[in-house]
Amino acid sequence: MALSLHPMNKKVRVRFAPSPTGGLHLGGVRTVLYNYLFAKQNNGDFILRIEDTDQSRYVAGAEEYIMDCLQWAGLVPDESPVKGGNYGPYRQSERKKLYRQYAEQLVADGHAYYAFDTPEDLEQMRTTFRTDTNPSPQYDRAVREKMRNSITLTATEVKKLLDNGAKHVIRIKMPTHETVTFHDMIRGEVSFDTSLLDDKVLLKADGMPTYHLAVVVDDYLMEISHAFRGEEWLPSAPVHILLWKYLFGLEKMPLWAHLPLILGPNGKLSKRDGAKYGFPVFAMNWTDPNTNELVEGFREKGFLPEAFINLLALLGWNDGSEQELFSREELQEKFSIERVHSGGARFDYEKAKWFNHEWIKRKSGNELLAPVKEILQGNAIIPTDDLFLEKTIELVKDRCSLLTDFVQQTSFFFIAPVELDTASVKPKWNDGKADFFNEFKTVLGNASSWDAVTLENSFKELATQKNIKPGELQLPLRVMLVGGKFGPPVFNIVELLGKEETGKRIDYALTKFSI
RNA sequence: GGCCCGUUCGUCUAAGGGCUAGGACACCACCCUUUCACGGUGGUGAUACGGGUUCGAAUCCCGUACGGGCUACCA
Repeated sequence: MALSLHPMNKKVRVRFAPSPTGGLHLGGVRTVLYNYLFAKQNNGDFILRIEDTDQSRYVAGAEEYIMDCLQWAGLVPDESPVKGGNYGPYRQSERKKLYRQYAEQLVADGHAYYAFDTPEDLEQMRTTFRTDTNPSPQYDRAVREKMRNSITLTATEVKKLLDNGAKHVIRIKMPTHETVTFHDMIRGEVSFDTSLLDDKVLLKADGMPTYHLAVVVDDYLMEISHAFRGEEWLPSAPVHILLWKYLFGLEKMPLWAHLPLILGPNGKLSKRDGAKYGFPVFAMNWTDPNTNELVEGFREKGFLPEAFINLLALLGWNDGSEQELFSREELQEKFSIERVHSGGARFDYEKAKWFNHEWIKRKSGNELLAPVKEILQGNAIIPTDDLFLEKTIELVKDRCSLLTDFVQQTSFFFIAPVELDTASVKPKWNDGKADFFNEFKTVLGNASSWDAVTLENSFKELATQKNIKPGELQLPLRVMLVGGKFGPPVFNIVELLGKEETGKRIDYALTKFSI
């Protein structure tokens, strides 16, 4: 493909930077996926960096969880907090001391300033300046003249405060009237007027950087060439552009791509939507250790990683053809960031299940063996014979949209049904039919070969002899073996169940039907 | 409120100035199947609105409406 190479003219390096606040939602995984595909296409590096600059929001175990999710989805980074490269450390909390010097440099160059306002000062500022036409006043060029900072205070006052260790933050000083324009790989030219933007905090009072400073410094030091992130970051892009300009030069800035949002039924997809509408929103189950709240994951819901990747890739991208099913290799070959849409995409769970169904159908019984076995075991069904399990999977996979559907579709092969759907048999049941089944057992006992076709033939033969329509006997046989009106063709079931088990189930059912 | 992004069937989308606006999910009907599905065939269904530019506009421009995002010492 025609690749617009990074101005640094180095290898392509992309990164994903989740915050360990718990859970990894659809949008997050899609960002990783696009990063991953782009890196692989260009023989580049894919980096995982952890955004943990706000320790108060850190949730124990979230980092490991993210790694587990990426592992499952097959999107393992080349450099990550657990598998380091040459640009570590990768946790921002471990990089803390790096950021201050850049913030100080900005102050020295006149692009940023110290601000000594307390949270109460800020709160008061917001209430005094709040009006009907301005519901959320910003700390901007008009307001900064009225606050306690290195612009309003004298140099000696500022020095004294700093020497005394006064709590302070460093804010960017937004230029008065400048147009910031940059190129986005998905949306083209985007521009902002700086006079409408506020003086964002770059370095917090605890010495930690905000995302704005960290993302620029890290991307520079880690030589990131392309930066993909969600559209919700677009409004703060001008801050990052300005920082690049002041600190490292625009020519070294990565190429940006702001990905469209994944929408739920009401706006940006949230984890609440999952519980509300009954579909998973995280890659894997996530239980918040503080609240014990469980958010369902695609993996546990019964999705194959191939399907998950596939449906995610198509949520906001397509290759221009009518193809919808893509393997990882095909995605790697055909994906292009330029073809990603700029509009948000609403997530449709029905379509997601369709993708999974298609992938289940594509897979062989052998490929499905391990995941299905795991699910069955989770439901107290312990298959002992892999070959047998594989045959049952092969027989029923067309009727399963989710891996969890295999529980209902195969359990009767392993556990004889106790409760039978007698209601659908009894109304048409009679002694003639009971007689037929008793005799059919004998036929089975003498069967010369045990396969579905032969079994069906002898079944029909006997029915004709007895003057009963074979069709009227098939449903009862099914209920005898399966317990209800579902499952694959009944003689295939007989074949797999075997002579002895089939006989047993007929006997059991006859006692139920005649009551 | 301000700023930014967006707008093709209910949903995901194709069509980059020129066929009757194509496909998929969902829905409906029929076929297949004496179970439930799969599968097959067909059907309902869209260019937000108003102006321009052009021989010609879903496509380019402007405006309006609507939707979404951001507006924290969160990311």
